[in-house]
Amino acid sequence: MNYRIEKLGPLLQDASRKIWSRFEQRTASYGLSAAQWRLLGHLLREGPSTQTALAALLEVEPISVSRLIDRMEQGGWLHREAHPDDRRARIVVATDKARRIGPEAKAIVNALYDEALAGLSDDDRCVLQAALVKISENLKAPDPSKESEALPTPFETQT
Amino acid sequence: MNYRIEKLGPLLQDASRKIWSRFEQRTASYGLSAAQWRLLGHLLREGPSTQTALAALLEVEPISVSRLIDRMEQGGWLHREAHPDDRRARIVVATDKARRIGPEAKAIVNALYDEALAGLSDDDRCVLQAALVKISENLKAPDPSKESEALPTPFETQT
DNA sequence: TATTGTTATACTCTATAACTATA
DNA sequence: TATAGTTATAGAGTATAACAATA
Repeated sequence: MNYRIEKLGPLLQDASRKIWSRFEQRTASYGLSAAQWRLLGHLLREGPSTQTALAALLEVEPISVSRLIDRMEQGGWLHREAHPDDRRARIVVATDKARRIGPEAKAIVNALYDEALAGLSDDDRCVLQAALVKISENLKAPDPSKESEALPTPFETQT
Repeated sequence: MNYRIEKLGPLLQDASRKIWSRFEQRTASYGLSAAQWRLLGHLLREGPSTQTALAALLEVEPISVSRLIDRMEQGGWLHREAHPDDRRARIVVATDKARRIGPEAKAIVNALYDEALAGLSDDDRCVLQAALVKISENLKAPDPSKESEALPTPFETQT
């Protein structure tokens, strides 16, 4: 049996919460929350996107993205445009105001990450990054311990 | 300059959220939230505690602990008792019902951690654990980039 | 039929401010 | 004065269910 990290959940939660809360402190003057920054980061890096695509990226329900976008649209950080090919869909576009603060936010992020990782060697950092990616991959699929209850068996689908 | 983990914040948040949401799925029948499990875990491991101590452990405001305890008391997971020495304080005590499910919850946690860490060597796990602890330590103190605004200078205090 | 997005509603977590009781 | 805990109030995030418009 492998070594088991006691309190893996709390350790991850504490590190995550401290990073994000400190980031929110330093960007408080912008009036954006952590979840809003994450959404905006996607838009600034990847360009305009539909709400469905954003929901998949952030791994939340479409309605949650809709609410985030409502608040951010009010703040003038983005707006919804009509999709050229699909009249059901909306395209979410970052405003000039959002694009202007991108570099400042990036500088704050970089400084914060340097502080968070202080004292860790490059080797440690690589292992940490790979481990975090691995954990997310391991837990990516729907929970196998419950799936069987909801889905039909292979036999039931053969009619 | 050291290697900087791009998206450290999102990586930590995703890993943390996946662990906790899967834990909540598997313990859904108990009706406890992730925050409530964490509080209860402290009580079961360390024994009764005041609300102030719990707030410090969880690193949230006392009022937030008070709200958590309100809901958990309604659910019959704990109760508040008078402090023998300090009539201002209350002692929070886990109920028998909570103590009985402790082992089951622990088994669920262990299985979940094994799944989350699958594919990582013992060396990787040790580095991961130490890195998470280090990040929290690095960000433990109040944000230094803001502290100077609120505190008086050494000279001002010498009257 | 399936997909995109919405409105309505609700719950948890977290917090600030003002307050009581007690130390 | 300081501390332990509360009430009142609020905001953010997230979600389920029901629905409209469109594919």
